[in-house]
Amino acid sequence: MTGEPFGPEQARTERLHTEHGLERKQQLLRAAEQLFTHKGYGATRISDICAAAGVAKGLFYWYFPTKESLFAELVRTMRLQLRRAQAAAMQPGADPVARLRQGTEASVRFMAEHQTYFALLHVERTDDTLASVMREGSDVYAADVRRLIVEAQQLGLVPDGDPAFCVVGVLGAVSSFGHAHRSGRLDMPIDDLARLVGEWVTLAVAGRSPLPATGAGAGSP
Amino acid sequence: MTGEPFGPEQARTERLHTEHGLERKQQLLRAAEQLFTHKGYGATRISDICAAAGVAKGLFYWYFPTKESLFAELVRTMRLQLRRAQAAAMQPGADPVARLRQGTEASVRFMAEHQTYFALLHVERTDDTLASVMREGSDVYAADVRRLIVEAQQLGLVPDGDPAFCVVGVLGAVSSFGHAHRSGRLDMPIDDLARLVGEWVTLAVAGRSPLPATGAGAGSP
Amino acid sequence: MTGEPFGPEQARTERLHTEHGLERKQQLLRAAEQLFTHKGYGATRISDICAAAGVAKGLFYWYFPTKESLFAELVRTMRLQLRRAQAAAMQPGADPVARLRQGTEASVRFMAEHQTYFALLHVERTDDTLASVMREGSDVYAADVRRLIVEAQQLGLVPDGDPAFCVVGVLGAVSSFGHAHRSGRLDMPIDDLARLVGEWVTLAVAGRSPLPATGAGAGSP
Amino acid sequence: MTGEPFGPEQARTERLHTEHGLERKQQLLRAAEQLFTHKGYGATRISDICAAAGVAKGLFYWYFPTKESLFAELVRTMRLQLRRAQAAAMQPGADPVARLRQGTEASVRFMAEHQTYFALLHVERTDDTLASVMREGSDVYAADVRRLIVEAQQLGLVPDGDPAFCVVGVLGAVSSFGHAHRSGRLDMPIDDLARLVGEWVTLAVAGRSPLPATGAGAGSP
DNA sequence: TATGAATGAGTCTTCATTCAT
DNA sequence: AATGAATGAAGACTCATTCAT
Repeated sequence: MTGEPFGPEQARTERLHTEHGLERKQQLLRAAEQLFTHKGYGATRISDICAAAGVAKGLFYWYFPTKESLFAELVRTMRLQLRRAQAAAMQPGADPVARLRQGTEASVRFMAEHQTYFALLHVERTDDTLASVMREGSDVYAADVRRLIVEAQQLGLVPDGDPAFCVVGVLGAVSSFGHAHRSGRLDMPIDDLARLVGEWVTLAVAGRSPLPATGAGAGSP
Repeated sequence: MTGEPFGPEQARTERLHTEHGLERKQQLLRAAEQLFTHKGYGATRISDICAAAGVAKGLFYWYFPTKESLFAELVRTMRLQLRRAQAAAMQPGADPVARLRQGTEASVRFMAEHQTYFALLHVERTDDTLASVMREGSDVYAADVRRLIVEAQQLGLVPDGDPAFCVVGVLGAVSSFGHAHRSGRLDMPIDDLARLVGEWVTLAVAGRSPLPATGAGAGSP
Repeated sequence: MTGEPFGPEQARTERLHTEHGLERKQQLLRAAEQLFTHKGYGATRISDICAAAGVAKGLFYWYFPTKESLFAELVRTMRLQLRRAQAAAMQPGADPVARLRQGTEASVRFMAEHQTYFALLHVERTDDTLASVMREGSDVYAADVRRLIVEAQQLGLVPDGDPAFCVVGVLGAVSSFGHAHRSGRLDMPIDDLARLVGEWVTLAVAGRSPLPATGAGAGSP
Repeated sequence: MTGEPFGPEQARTERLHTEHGLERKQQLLRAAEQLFTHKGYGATRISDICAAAGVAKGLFYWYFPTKESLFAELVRTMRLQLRRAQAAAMQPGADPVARLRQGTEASVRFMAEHQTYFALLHVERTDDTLASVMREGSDVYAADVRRLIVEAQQLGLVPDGDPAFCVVGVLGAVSSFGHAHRSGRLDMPIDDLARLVGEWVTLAVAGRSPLPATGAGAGSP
């Protein structure tokens, strides 16, 4: 009458949440984001998350079947946001190298606002499930970068060679500078940092400074 | 043998180990190194370490007062080894930028042999104690790089600006490429990788390719 | 309709249910019956029952104050049904041993249709409350059997001795054969099974086969 | 050196326990046996078992990987003991029906001493793992009985027909009378009970009293 | 009546650490 | 030095029950 009582557990995976329920879920996600950033995934207790969100411990499991699943959802959400930010920053008509720089700057800025994402990528490899979720996250980014590099190589803007090297370089740069900025080792306005990382990446990838008239290496504003 | 200048650590009331005892301790350290690399610090159980070392669990505490202390000793040991490798690679008479490149190459090579060290630096931040131990590790490296950068700036080889930026870039590059190589995302002979990372760092730091006439490798124009 | 002589239970401050409400309650009882049979009392979650009945979890507590109370009501209901079936099967004028056989056959048949009842009696003894409810169930049956046995002893149809022994034998037989039939260990038409169990009980209680001339079936000489 | 450190988990399944360790394990098994009997498997908490055995909760997992595994070991142990008792009671030269009676008497006696075993067989069907372990237990008994029945049929001592019916009857009788005796519903010396159940079974299976000269049905001493 | 979100006590299990031998 | 049994503080997760709407 009201639909298969013994139905598949699929129904459980995607609970239909009301608006209020969605809000609650966001509270938990936000709390978890903060705690994961500061204490790491493994050291964050579910009770911590619930306490931070101001709800009882049992409620966690109304919204998430597992600690891991919350993590996965967090990664997926941030990945989407990051990609949206990158897409918005890249000028449609610009050449691939310029677009790479623009995307990189956007990534650094995104990171400054959502300091969690890259911290998540640094999370300990405790479990293959977690590892695969994280890989998923960075792989999408990597694929985007690779596409730009290959395109630029075809245009002669970047020397031939294994694009994987450049990909690692770009992601590593964004990640490292982001990490440093977050941890306070790099006291610098985010705008400056974003621009510098963009230059660093451009220079290292294409062998030329993105800003035509300046002969500046990294470190020069 | 035990006269190594560990400095302050020596002040600790260390157990006087016999030769055989030292050997046992090394077994434990080696086993822990492997396991930390593969499973991460948090996911590695003391019983795992002991099983891998072939000793009973209780014996662990004869050699180490705590799981953390083993970790700290591991980091300290590797730090010394890395530094020794870097020092050996840097030509005394060369200019700071060249020495930076040489040191970077040595670091990448070191990393390939002792795949643990940088993995350790990526360890989850569970505890302030662990965090400080790890910081200790990277701070020494960072200080060395900073010294070279400043020196190079004074010689006009590197544009002025906050050396911290370059420092982060160098460490980040070594760490990221090392991580990628370890995880198989970068299938490339270690010699090539080391040279490329050296170039990448030189280019990004000094704005010029270190190898004047060669058009070799990705990242070089 | 609700005028059934439940006796003392009625004294409970029972909610006045509308017709629709009664229907809902039945849905829950039926669902619980199925689940208790298949998974056992302890392993059946209230959410399971509600899902199977197609109602929200909260509604359960509108109809039942407690999980235990539903169980108790289930046992009480089935007990009444069983007793009615037994009464209908026993010929008023027949001798006690024949009536015992007739009642036994009816019990086996009842069990086949409502496979739950005896399963409930096998339920785990978690709580004194549950235990007493279940005892209540079997005690009524036991009392009926005892009455017949005593009557038969007075008529000389059954040798003297502690009737309790026979009572246990009869109930045990019904329960065991029912359990076996339910679990598929006894693949046999229910009519045959009922007759055989009736014979088995008669033979064991009275020392004689109830069906004089027939050599049919296992257990009959 | 000291043997495969990462060896298979087999090593864990069968820990080599010292004499003292074996004693501890027995303590836990005994405590669990008592508690399972009184409160049932599901309602018995591991902490209860440990408290009853006078050890810390964590120690449980040194001896058993799981609550289920303890249960399985318990069932297996008792099954062996029961079988040994049955074998000892059955005269080698006697006819199958006599041996069945002897085995039945031994079973009833065993049950009186180790009141747990049959209670375990009544345990709630929560999990397929448990169910299979229990089945294993009763299946061995059932197979033994079936063998005797078939043998007796071949000798013409028992009428032909599906032996399964008799098997269920025998096991059910032992179980039911045992349960009743344990719960105090059957106040009778164990020797009398054993003999009566033996007669009951013989009579019902073979259609004749085992004691030649007595025309007694059940209930007569 | 009906819903589904919310609660929190309770359960199994893990694991760093200690201890008797 | 070495063993392996023992400890107990947590932590993830479950589920009967309550509550606001």
